[in-house]
Amino acid sequence: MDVNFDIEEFIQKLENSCHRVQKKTFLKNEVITSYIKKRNQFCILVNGNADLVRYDLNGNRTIVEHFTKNDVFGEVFYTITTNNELLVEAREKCEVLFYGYNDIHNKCRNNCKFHQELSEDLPELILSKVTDLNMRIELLTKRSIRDKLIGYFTMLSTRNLSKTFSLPFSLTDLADYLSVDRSAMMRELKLLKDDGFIEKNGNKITLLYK
Amino acid sequence: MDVNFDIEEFIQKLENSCHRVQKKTFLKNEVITSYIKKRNQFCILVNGNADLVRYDLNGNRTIVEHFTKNDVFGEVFYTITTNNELLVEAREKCEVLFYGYNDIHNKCRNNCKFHQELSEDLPELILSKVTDLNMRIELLTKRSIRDKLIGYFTMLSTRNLSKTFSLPFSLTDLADYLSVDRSAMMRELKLLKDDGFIEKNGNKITLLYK
DNA sequence: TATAAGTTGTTGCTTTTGCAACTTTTTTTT
DNA sequence: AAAAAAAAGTTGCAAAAGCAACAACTTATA
Repeated sequence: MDVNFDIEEFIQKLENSCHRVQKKTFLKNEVITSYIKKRNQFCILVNGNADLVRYDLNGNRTIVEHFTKNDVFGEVFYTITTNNELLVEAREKCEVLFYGYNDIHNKCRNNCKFHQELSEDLPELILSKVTDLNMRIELLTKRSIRDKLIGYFTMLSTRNLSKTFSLPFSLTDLADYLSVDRSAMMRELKLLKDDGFIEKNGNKITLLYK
Repeated sequence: MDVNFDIEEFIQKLENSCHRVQKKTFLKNEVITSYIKKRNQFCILVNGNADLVRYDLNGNRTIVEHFTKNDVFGEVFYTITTNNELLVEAREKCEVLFYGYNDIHNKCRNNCKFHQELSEDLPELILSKVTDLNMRIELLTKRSIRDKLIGYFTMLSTRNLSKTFSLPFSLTDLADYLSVDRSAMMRELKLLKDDGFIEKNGNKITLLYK
């Protein structure tokens, strides 16, 4: 993969291109979009942070993905098979760009000068989504709550280049992200502290293992 | 997404293009490739079926993905973060095409006539990977073995357009795919039969629920 | 075709996880 | 600043899942 891929540059190109774009602002807890109809929506989170959330029939809530600045999401990435509700919810004030995927991907009638560049960048963009999802799968296939927590913390630590980092969401949300019961997770978190694997101050975690 | 995307056509274009391609044959249980070095390998399974398998430090085996005819895989789709071994293993005799991702994606010096078309198809190809992975995540976030089994069976049923279908792998492998203990899965499978949700003859399953 | 290797099916027991309920603390809203 | 609403933290108990071990059966291999 081209390590030089720059999403900011991609957004710039999109804004300069002939594409119809809608920029909308959402307040905390507002629903940014729901994955129901097949509109092939393709969204970019310009600012803020948001979650893709699924509510199943048993009343369980799962945070399928967590989005921060410059993450992309939308129906294009999803084949809706079940009748579970899939919503993208703003966790704080968010600015979001909305595109139709086909508009970006299809050949441009005006042959606008950015279009060629855009379609060259598109594979890179989607590829980064694939690698993200693979990381998510690695986490979810861990067999115990302990391993999921350690796996997640290790990932955050690597990403932040530091043994200390803050959690991007509440512990309640973390449980929904790891797809486990909150109280069971709290218990395991306590055990991890007691066993000297981590330290915890508020939402700051420090890894004590090598 | 372009519903008309045709992987066979894509492979045809690849073979006609100026790309260097290696076609190799593997026997059952041979390792097709390992995701270790960053070679940006991009592979297409032309024939047979194979699994992407991860072996973790606790001795657990996880089938991360199951590939059949025309599926794509390779390191490009993966950022290797942990030191877990990631192997693609042939389940039966397999024919595999090997490409360097950059060769496909980068502009062609010869400006070969297929290159333009190829790079137009690439996003579609990667997008189908994304939707596959999202389905996988939906399965893994199910909270119980029962829900995972039902979710998986429902997917197979939908894909086969039939209430009856055969499992693409052994029950031992299915447990590794759903990331659960085999004996616990067998127990749940029995309960599903007893409760009248499914019928099972060999590796053929019939769904009895609506 | 005999032997080995692997898969399926089963069970008792242990450990982990989930559930429900409640208290305390923190954050948000009025 | 008070009230309300979330979030964090705990715990006892129940249910689910994991582990280990083994027998029966099927599929590969010598």
